[in-house]
Amino acid sequence: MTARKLTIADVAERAGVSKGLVSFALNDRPGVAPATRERILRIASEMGWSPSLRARSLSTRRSFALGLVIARDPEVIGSDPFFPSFIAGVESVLSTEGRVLVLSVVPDQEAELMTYKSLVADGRVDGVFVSDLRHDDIRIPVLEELGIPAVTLGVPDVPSPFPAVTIDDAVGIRAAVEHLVALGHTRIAHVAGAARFLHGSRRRGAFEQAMRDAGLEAGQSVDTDFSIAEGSAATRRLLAQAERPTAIIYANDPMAIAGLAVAQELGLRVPHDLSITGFDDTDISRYVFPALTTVGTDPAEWGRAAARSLLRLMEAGESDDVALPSAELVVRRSTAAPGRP
Amino acid sequence: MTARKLTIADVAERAGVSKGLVSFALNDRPGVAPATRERILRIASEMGWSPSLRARSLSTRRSFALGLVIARDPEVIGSDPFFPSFIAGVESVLSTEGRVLVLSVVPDQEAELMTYKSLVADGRVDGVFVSDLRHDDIRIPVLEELGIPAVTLGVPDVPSPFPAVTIDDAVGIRAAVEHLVALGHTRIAHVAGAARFLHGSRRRGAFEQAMRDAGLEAGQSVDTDFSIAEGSAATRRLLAQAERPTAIIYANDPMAIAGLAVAQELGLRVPHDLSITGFDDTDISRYVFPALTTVGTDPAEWGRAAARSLLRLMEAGESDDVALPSAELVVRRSTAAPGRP
DNA sequence: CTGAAAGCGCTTACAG
DNA sequence: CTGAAAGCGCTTACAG
Repeated sequence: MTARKLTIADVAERAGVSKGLVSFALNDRPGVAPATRERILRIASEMGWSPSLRARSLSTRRSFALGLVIARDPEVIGSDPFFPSFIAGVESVLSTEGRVLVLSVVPDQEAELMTYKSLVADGRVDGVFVSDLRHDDIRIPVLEELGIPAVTLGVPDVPSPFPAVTIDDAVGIRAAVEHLVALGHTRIAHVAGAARFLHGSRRRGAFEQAMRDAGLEAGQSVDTDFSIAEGSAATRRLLAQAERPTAIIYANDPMAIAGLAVAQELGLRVPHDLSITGFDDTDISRYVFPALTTVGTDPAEWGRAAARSLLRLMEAGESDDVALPSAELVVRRSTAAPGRP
Repeated sequence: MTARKLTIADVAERAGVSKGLVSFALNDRPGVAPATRERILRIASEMGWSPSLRARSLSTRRSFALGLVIARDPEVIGSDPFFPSFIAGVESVLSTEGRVLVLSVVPDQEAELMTYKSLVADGRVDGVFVSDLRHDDIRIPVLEELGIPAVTLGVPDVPSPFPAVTIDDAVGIRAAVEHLVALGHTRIAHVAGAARFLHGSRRRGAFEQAMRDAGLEAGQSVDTDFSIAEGSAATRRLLAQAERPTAIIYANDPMAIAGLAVAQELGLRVPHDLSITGFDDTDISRYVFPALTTVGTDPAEWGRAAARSLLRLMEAGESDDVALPSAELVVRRSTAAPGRP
C-alpha cells in the first residue's frame, strides 16, 4: 500500500506531460489528443494512482456525497423496515457512481433542520434526500435557500423547486377498501399514521374518500405516530366498542401485526371475526398467521429512483418528477367475508 | 447565506492577525495569548465564519467521518431491526463531535471488502465499524494493512489490533435454556443464525453447552441465514417430527415471530403446546400474541459504545475493549411449562 | 493540442 | 507570543 504516496505530479512526470494535462485526461475534458489521453490513463493505472478525493473536493467545491437525514425516535427506528430497504436501493446506484451516502439519524425536527444546514455549510454533501414529508414542510424553503439540490419522496404541499419521486399509495388504500367492501364489510376502520406527515394524512384521506365512494358512512379513523405501541393501543380502543368494526385497515405492517395480536388476545378469529390489512408488504407480513393482506410498495426501487433523480438534477441542472408504479394490494389470509356471529 | 464566501483570511484581516494565528486559536493550540484567542474566536463567530471542512481535510488528511459497511441482501435488510437502532446510537455520539457517518449497504462480502478499501483509499473516512464478524474474518487483516482505525462488534477469532465492543449474548441464551428447563422442558430445539457469523455460532455453542449442563441430551439445532423465511422453514421442519420439541429458542425475534405463526397455523397453542423465545427484545416482540419471551440486548447502546471507542482510538491511539452488560432474559407470555397432551 | 501558474482554504513547521 | 510562507493535491482559466 505505498500507493497512497502518489500524486498527479508523479503521473505527469512519468508520462512526460504537465499536471494539468493529466487532470484533463482524467476528467474527459476536450483538448487532449486521444492517443495522449489513453497513454496518460494507462500510465496512471499502471502506477496505481487514483486522484485524491480531498484535493478534488477542495478545488471543485464538491464532496461527491449525498445526504439523508432521518428524524425518528431511536427507540422505534428499528421497527420500521422502510429505511433500510430504501437506503439499500439508494446505495445500489451510488456505488456505481463513485458517490457515497452520508446518513444522519436525529431524534427530532429541530435537530433534523440543524443537520441539513450543517451538512450543507460544511460541504459534506452535494445533494440531499427529503423523506417523511410534512405539511408546510419547512425543509423545502430552507433547502432552497441553502441552494442545495434535493429530491423529495412524494410531492410537497408547498411550492417546491425540487423533483419529486412519488408512489401513489392512495391507490393501494382504495384497493384495500374496495377489497373489503366486495367481501361484504360495511364497518371498516382505519388506523392511520401521523397526520402531520403527508403520507399519513393522504392515506387517511384516501380511506375516507373510498368509503364515501362505496356508499358507506365515513369509517372511523384513528391517528397514531406509526409506532407499534400506538397501533396496538388504537386497535384495542376500536375493538372495545359496542359496534366494533369487522375490518381494520392499517397504515403500516408493524401496526397491523400488533393489531392481529390484539384481536387474538381478545379471542377474535382473524379473518373470521375481524379482517386486517397492512401497508408496505414488508418481509414479515407473509410469515405471520394468518398471512397479512397488505399493500405492496417497493422501498428499494424508491431509493434507486430517488438517487437517479437526484444525480440527474445535479448533473443536468434539472430533473423531472417521476411516478413509480402505484401501490398494489396483495391479498393473503387476513381478510375474508365478515363471519356471521 | 452570504456566509459561505468568508475565509480564514477575512477573519485574520478583521482581527488584525495572521491566518496562522486564527488557525491556532481555532484549534486550541498553545502559543496564543488567551485574550487574543478569545478575541479571534469572538470575531469569527460574529462574522459567521466556520472553517472549510474541505480545506481542513486536504491539509490534515482527515475526513472527520466514520464508515460502516453492511453486507446484507437488500430484500431482507429491512427485517432486521438491529442496524437502525445501532446506527441511531452511533449518530447520537457522532453528532456532538462534528463527525458524520458514511454508510454503505452492499449485497455481498466481495463488495463489502471493496467498499472498505475504496472508502479508505479515497480518504472518505478516518475509522470504520466492523459488524457481523465472521470466522477467520478477512476484514481484520485487510483493515490492519490499510492502516485505518477500526472497532469490532464482538471479539474476532483471529488476531486483531482493534478494540472490541462486546455484549455477552451467550449469557442470554443460557438464561433462556435454564428458564425452559426450570419450567420442565426437556426437548428444546434451537433455530440458529448463520454459522459463518461469530454471533451465530456462539449462540449455538452456548445453547449446546447449556443443554449439556442441564443434563439434557444435545438439543437439535438448525442453522439459518437469520432471515424470516428460513426461520419459518426451520420451524416447520422441527414441528413435523414425530418427537417434536416442546420449546424452541430462536436466534432473533423476527424468526421467533415467524415460528409463532407456524405453530399457530399447525394448531399448536403457544405456550401450552410449544414455548418460544426470541433474541434482541425488539420493539415488536411485546406486541405479538402471546408476547414474546426474549433476550434483551441494546443495539443503540452498542452503537454509542462503539462510536466512543473508535473515537478514543483515533484520538489517543489506543482504546480498551469494552464489555457491555450481558444480554438478559425478558420473560413474557410465550413460555410456560409444557402442557400435558 | 499543450504548459506554466494561480487558486481552492485551510494547517504547520520555521523564524523571529 | 506572533508572522510569513510553504504545502496538502487537485482543477482551471489563461497563454501559446
